Amino acid sequence: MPANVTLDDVARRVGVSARTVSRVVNDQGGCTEATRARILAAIDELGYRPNMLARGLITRRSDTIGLIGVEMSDPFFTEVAEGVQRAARDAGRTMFFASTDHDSQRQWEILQSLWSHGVDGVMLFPVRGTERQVIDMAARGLPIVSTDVQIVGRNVGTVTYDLFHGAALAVEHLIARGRRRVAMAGHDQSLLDPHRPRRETGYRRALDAAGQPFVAERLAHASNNVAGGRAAVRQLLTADPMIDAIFAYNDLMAIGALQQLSAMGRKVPDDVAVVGFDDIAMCEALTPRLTSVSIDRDLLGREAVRLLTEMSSGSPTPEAPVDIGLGLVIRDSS
Amino acid sequence: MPANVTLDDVARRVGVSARTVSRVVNDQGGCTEATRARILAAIDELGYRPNMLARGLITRRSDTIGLIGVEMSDPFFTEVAEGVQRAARDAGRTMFFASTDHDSQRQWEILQSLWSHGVDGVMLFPVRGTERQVIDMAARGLPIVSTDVQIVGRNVGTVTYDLFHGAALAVEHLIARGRRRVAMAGHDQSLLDPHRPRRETGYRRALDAAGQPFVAERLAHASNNVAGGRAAVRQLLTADPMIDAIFAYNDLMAIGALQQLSAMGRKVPDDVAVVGFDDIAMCEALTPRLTSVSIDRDLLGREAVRLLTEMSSGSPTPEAPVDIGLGLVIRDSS
DNA sequence: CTGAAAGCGCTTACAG
DNA sequence: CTGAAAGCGCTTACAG
Repeated sequence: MPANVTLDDVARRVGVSARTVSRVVNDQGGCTEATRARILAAIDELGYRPNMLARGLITRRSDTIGLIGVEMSDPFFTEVAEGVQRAARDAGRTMFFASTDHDSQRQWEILQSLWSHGVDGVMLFPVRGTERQVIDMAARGLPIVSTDVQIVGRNVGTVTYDLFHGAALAVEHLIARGRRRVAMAGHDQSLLDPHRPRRETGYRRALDAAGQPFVAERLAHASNNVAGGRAAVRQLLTADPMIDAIFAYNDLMAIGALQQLSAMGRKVPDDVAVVGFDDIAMCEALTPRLTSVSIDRDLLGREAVRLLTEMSSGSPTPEAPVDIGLGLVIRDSS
Repeated sequence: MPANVTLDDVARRVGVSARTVSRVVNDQGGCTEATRARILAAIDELGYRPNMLARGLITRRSDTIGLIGVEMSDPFFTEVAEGVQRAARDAGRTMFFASTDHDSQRQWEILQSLWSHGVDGVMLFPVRGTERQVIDMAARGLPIVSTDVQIVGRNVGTVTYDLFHGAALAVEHLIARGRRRVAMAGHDQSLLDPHRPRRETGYRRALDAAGQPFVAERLAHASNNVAGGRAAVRQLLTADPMIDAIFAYNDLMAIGALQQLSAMGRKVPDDVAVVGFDDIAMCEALTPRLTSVSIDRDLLGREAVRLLTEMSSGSPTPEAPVDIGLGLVIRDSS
């Protein structure tokens, strides 16, 4: 095992002190151009790379940020992760990703692990476990960005998007296209959500605003995946065969809706229009291409990385959440 | 900013030396039960957590492993990542994931970053960039596991699965079901692959073995995603409208194939059978449910973590690749 | 422009 | 069963 190349090895090779090599490595100037060149040559020749553990022990920073998710294979999640990764790279940081696998205890373990390994900050998407965990961890000095749900505390920032508004956008669009029996395929866990079923509220308010009645049998609940979308649509069409539009909790449910509608002989969008939520890449690949409410992943990533960078460099905790907005991407399904 | 709680803080609180606290933290025994209890109480009270940077600087291990992929939003990839994560957790390690975003230069940067941050090993899935990079990095002391493609070098292990055999399984199955005009939707980058287009070779050999002719117009190439699958099938059906089965390079192409067949009025599996590759979760959610060649993600994860653990604890580099095999999951599409 | 010393928070032999 | 010292590889004041 070849001993690791250290700063001292480089210094000895060139015949200067470690201090000087360190200055060159960190671009701090104050060094003859000639010395600098010799040091750089030696670094290259020896294959020296600074040990981040040693450096981080002193500087208290690592130029890495963590992203904690709940399920790696959720397409919306991974697309957001890619946005965050691009933003992190642009900011000169490396992003590492870990997933809780829906185990809320894991969020705490991973937070602790990331913290003890010296990451500069952590983004939670989405937040799981208790707020207390987050607030405590942040208070200990680890900057945290929460998404969607605002958490108030020192060292905690929030990036939000108005799900309520997004749902309203979708339903208003359907109504504007002349749909008069707009149903919703909702998520059966929404009611357990401490932050209220915002998509559903948006759906109901948009109906209200358009003077259309809310009909209980036009709101079904199921799991938020493809199978759930199918189940919900089966239930909706059984209860009211005249439904002419479906707003789905997310794109996976919308995909299930498309499948079920096809299986039941309904044409999309002629008989029934469908709108999803999240605007995952798959929307473009479906037939018909799926209309969906879109959240800008790159903007989300940039804002999260910015908040994390600011907090980790000692800026005061931002008071208000950053709202990145969201829009509707109209395609062939509506 | 509350100063971080250190080992010394705990020691001072209890009135023992740091050495003793360290022994308790690391479960090394040799300590009165009474002292131990007092130390644990103080740790809990103070909220002490060992600084992994300091520990890693000495022990040269961090109980973390890295996984480098090329694209986060590829569903097969994320499912493998979940398998690796489970295996890592079971082995008492935390897995961090990073993606090269198809930029081969990035693999090198991420490898260096992971290494300088002290991870115990890295799994590459799939391998990108040059073999040299991998061999050099491993020679410096970072255990690496390559997937699919074997790389020979000190500190480099490989987990493989026989893609050639997997393709043959799929085609044999189609022929056994009575299909006589089996086409393939291939990946247009396969020919650039230094490791030969193994799925295609498997396809051709299986035809040979069954005494069926290979017909050039029954092999189309396109990008390995849903849109590519559609394009390939359009081309295949135009060239030979009598095709009765399609073997796709991966499940995404198979999904595109299902869409295109439906658009062209073909029933699956009655008119045309379809078999995909990878067995992503979505296979179960499609209509019809998709038959696919399956790679065991949990086994892949376990073997990779095992190799990494062995190499990082100084075991000799394993000579032969570990073959985890693969199978065919027959569903409704064939 | 460059160097010698101290120290980040921990573990590892070595004593007692 | 427990402690005092050295050191992992760096950076940070402080001198010169």
